[in-house]
Amino acid sequence: MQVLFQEQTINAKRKPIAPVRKPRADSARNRQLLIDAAKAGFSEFGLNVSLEEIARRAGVGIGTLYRHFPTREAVVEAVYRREVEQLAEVVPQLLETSPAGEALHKWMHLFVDYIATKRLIAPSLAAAAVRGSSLHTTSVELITRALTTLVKRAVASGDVRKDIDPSDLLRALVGVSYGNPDAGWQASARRLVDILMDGLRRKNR
Amino acid sequence: MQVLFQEQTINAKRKPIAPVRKPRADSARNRQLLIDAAKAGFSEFGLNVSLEEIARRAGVGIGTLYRHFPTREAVVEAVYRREVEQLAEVVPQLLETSPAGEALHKWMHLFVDYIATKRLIAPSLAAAAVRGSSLHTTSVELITRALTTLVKRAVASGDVRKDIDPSDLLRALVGVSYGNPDAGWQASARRLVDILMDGLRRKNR
DNA sequence: AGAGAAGTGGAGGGAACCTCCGCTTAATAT
DNA sequence: ATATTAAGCGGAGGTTCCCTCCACTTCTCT
Repeated sequence: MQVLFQEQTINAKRKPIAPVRKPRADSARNRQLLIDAAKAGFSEFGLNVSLEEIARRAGVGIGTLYRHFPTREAVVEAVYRREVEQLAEVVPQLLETSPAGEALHKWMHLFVDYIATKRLIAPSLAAAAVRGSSLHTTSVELITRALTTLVKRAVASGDVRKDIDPSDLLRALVGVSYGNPDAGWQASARRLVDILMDGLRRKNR
Repeated sequence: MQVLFQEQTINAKRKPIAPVRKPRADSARNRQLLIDAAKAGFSEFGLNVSLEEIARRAGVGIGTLYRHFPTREAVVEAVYRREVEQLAEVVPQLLETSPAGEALHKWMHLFVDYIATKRLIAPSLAAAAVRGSSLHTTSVELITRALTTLVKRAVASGDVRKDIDPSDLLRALVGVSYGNPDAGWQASARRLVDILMDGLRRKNR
């Protein structure tokens, strides 16, 4: 299979042949079923739901789950990637309707609110941050890119100090969005974002 | 047993009799052995070490482990409580040798460095923060108290804005100290602490 | 319609969890 | 000293979950 794929890639440079076989319909369907079931399972039982439970809910065999997602983390990633994508998509819109600094500020709040709603994302991000998991490779990149765009614009427009690294800031945001499910943690996160923003607005001395 | 204890408590109000039997020596010793073994196990295999492995290392039966620590989280808590205590103990010393604002700033860096060394604490804090675990009741209180002392002093001396809530700040610190084990994440955390401190120094407008 | 690649399901071996209870040992009473 | 007894110990074993493996089914393409 690997070899086939390589040949295919090489061929692709010559003639734009249909690269590989179209993925099977049932495969795609099961994948979606699994992601849905996983999302439900996570919110009901927490991150440690039995994978077999997820498969059961999706109405597929455990083997199917493992083929689609070789590890538990792969499941988590698949679930929350969708959520993340939405967050990435809002950026252009923000930049059109607000000055760069404000757009950044707003997006930071969105980030907090978003995590507030989807309690799911924070634990996954945390677990991924701790060990150098594969979660970073894709999903975090998406958010980082979104945030980078916003930061660059804000720096360019002079709204924000120059020496800020977007991935630094992302870390801070993840942290700020942490909190026990106490009532009020969300308010706390919002205040922290404001303080962070104050720090950011200090021009490079 | 429960009844006996109750009687004992009631009696204690009348005459200060030696309340209960002295805790057994082997129990205390095994507890320490378990904590040591757990610490070693965690740093070697991560947070998911088999509890049986820990018991094995400590040279006690698995039953003993479970009597001392009914859940995995209890083990983690016991391990990192000791670490936290050290962080709490350094506060008075800092306040003696530095102006309040600077003491706060230094401690925040200590916090980061500390977590950098003991990768152990962050995941536990995270897991605990996510669900309303009992981890908070004790250990986090200790750090919060330490941080509260520092913040109060810094506010009183005018080094720092008034509207900062120490537990907000703690959240930020935890977050800031997050990061994959990439080289350089620690530097990133230090930069973020500085930015946060800039934000804090803005007097209440 | 037929070939065969791609995907499926679930049995099963192994690992980890956690409980339960008969035995051991340390702390007190005599 | 010795007896008493509650506290603590250990680990067998039932249960759950993990994950692999492969005979079978289903879909795609010709």
